[in-house]
Amino acid sequence: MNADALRGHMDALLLSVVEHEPLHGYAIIEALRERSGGALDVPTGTVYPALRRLERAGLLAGEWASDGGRRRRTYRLTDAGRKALAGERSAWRSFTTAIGRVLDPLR
Amino acid sequence: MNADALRGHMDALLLSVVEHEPLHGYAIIEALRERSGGALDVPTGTVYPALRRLERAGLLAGEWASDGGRRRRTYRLTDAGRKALAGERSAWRSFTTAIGRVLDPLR
DNA sequence: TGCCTACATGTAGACAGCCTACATATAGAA
DNA sequence: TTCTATATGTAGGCTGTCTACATGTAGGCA
Repeated sequence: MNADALRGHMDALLLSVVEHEPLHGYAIIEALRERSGGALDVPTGTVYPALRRLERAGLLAGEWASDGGRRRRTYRLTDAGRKALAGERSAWRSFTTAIGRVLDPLR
Repeated sequence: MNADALRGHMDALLLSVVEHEPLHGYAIIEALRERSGGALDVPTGTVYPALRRLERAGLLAGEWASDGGRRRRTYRLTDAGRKALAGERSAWRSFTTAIGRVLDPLR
């Protein structure tokens, strides 16, 4: 998976993966890998800053928790995040339609 | 159309649009707009440098021509470009499948 | 005890490519 | 003459993803 291809789609992925259950960063990375069938293996240096960015933007709400001695920051979708996710899904459909038409004009 | 979303997919678009007929930059921009149903309106500051980049990479071959007093640089797909385009199409399918699975896990 | 792996978060700096804004020039219509 | 469409190109900015590094806990195993 080319890194540049992810540009501009990371937000949608992150919001989507915490849609139904709050998750912490490490679990988000695993969820992305599993749900994509192994195609997405996003490095920590991408995910953690992106989560903070989405939190600053008010789309995610983060909270510290601890499991034994391990600290975790768990993120849940805010109402604004839920709206943003709907917009991202819509944008994704428009995007794939537009690119698809250029790459496969016969279909 | 968000600018970042195009990242890493521009090459596929440009190669695809000159697949069956050589075109010059300005015509490529129009072709992208038409074939995408108006969704793609790529600025000249994106296209011209990208075409030069693809030419340097050996995927496109450019040639100057003139229509009256107007100079045009017409690009055609090279053999390497044709192979690259096949790879880009394959990568696009993998990409959309992976992202799609994350965004719509039920389907 | 020491070592390794998995779990867990984070930062600094590099890199690449798309963008805005600007510059230049011809052709043709109003 | 002025405006729009045609046509190409550069300079510099922006930003998000990446690599590489730093830190620490938990638990298994020899």
